[in-house]
Amino acid sequence: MHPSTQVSRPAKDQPVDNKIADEDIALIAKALSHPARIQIIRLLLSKKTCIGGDIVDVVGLAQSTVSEHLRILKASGIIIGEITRPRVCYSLNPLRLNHFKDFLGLILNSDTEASNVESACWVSPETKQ
Amino acid sequence: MHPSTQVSRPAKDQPVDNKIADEDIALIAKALSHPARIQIIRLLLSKKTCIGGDIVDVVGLAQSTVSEHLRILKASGIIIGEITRPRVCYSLNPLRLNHFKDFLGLILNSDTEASNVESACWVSPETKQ
DNA sequence: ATAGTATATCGACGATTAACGATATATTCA
DNA sequence: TGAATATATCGTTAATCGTCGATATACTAT
Repeated sequence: MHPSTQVSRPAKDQPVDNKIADEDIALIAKALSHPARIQIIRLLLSKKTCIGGDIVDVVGLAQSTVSEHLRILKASGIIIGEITRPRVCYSLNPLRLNHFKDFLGLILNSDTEASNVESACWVSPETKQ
Repeated sequence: MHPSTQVSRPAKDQPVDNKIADEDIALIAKALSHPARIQIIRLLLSKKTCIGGDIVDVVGLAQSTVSEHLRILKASGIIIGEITRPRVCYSLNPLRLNHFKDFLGLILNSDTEASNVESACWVSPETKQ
């Protein structure tokens, strides 16, 4: 899946004005949808300073695989890579993730707090199919 | 991918106590990683009341496909389906999404605000490879 | 110029996903 | 009982993903 135009596109013909496009949200979510990538994000989070190939050691996958995960994270805009010497310096890009947070906030701040039982049918989390 | 044990597992042998496991985060993100599923969530968000097969009309995919997306969302714990008569009543489960929000908050509230330039190398969002 | 280091890309392969139509499973209503 | 309705499951197919080893690229230092 090398063509770097896989993750991160401007979205198609959604109601552009409305809000963050469904495609855009899905794209960010997709970038976050692999444990190794979450691990990388956590690493970048713990060491505020950017990381080089240490990521490979921590993640424990082949160098090429980690490089691919980094490519996906970069393509989605979640991380940024600045080249210096033979190394690349990675860091998080909170800007990009704010989109996502806005969307989640939308969901979580709606008054669906197990309170409006009258209009909706509710069941406790781990039940039913 | 019918076995309903695909999305939503208790996570393997991560530092259980520590925080939300990488796998868990990735699992929720995966459930959010498809435009149709975001669309469904938005629908559930707009009509506070639960929805039946109207979802099929709105999404515009085959009934079986939409059913599969609903299955994935249910499996991840993001939505809940309560059976009444021949219909199923769907609604959001903010509880589950809070995990995810916590994780995002972790990222976004770290003092990576384009300020600690000294230790990290930063580039403006849409740049470089 | 050559060797060394860090990262990216290529090609392959198996696993998973998304999508569909057809069919099965309930449950209500006549 | 039998038709109608709503949803889930099955079987299939094409596309995408995750992974690897091998190789290419680019820069440093000797």
